[in-house]
Amino acid sequence: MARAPTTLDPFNAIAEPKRRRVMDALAGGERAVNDLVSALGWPQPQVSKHLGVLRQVGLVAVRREGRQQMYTINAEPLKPIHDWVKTYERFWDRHLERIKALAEAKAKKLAASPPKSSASKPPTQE
Amino acid sequence: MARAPTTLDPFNAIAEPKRRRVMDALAGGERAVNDLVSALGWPQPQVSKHLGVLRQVGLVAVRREGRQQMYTINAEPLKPIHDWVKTYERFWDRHLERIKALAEAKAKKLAASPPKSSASKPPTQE
DNA sequence: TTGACATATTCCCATATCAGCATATGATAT
DNA sequence: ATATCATATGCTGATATGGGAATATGTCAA
Repeated sequence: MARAPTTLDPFNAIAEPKRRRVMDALAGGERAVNDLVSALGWPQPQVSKHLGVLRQVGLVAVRREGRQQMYTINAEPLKPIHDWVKTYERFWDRHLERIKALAEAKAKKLAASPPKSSASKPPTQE
Repeated sequence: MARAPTTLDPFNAIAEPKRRRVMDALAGGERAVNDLVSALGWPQPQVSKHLGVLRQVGLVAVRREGRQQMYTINAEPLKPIHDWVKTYERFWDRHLERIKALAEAKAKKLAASPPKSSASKPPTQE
C-alpha cells in the first residue's frame, strides 16, 4: 500500500497544491467549470479531474444548471484538519501559552483561595 | 510529475496518517526513537523513516543524547496549513460569522458611546 | 577492540499519483 | 436527428509512495 487514497481523505486531497487553488477559486462563490478553467488557465480535463477528487471527499458540491455544472465549496471535511492543526497552535504561538497560563492561573485563584498577594508569579517564561 | 515531494511540503507530509500519529506521540514532549517505537508499535525502520520525512519538512527537530536521538515537535511549518484552513472556517461554522458580526457591532458601539463598567474585563493582552 | 545497543539507510515491490491526450457523455439549440 | 457547447472519463507513461527485510552507521561499555 502506498498511502490512503486521496479520494477518501481530505488531508490527502488537500495536499495537492492545485486542489487548494481550486478551492480558493471557489471561495468567492459558486462557479461553473469553464469559468474555473479560464480563471486557472489549466486544461479542462485537469480541472475536471481535480474537481472530481474534491467532489469525492466532499469538499465541493455540484449542481446542474443547463449544460453547466455549478460547483460550490463545502468545507466541512476541513474541520478535522483544522482541529488537528489547531492542537499545535501553542507550539508556534507562545503568546497563546501566556494567555492560557493566565486564564488557568486566574481560574485556580478563583477556585482555591481568596486573592492574598501571591509571592512569586511564574516568571512568564520567555 | 506526480505531486510535490512530501519531503518539501508540510501539507503533504501531514497527509500521511501515520505521520500525524507520530506528531501526536510527540505532542507531550521530547522523546527518543525507541520510545516512539514501543509507543506506536510499528517496526523501528518505519518509525525512523517517518521521522525522517518530518525532519526534512522541519516538523520535528532532533538532538543527540548518548546513543539516543531525542525528537521534539517544531510546529511552525504547520502555520501555513492552519492559516489556509482557517479561511474556510466560516463555511462550516456559521456561528463564527454571528460572533464576528456581534464583535464588530460592539466595537462600533464602543467607539460611538461610553460603555457601562463591566466587572469581567477581557485580559488586557491579546 | 569487540560487542551490544540505538537509529538510519538501502533495495525492492506493489500501488498510487498527476499530467497529457483522446474520447465519451450530457444538455441544448436548430 | 444533428451539431455544438460543457464537462467527465479512459488510457498511458513517468514518478513517488509506504512497507518489509536486510544492513549500515554511530555511540557507548567492557
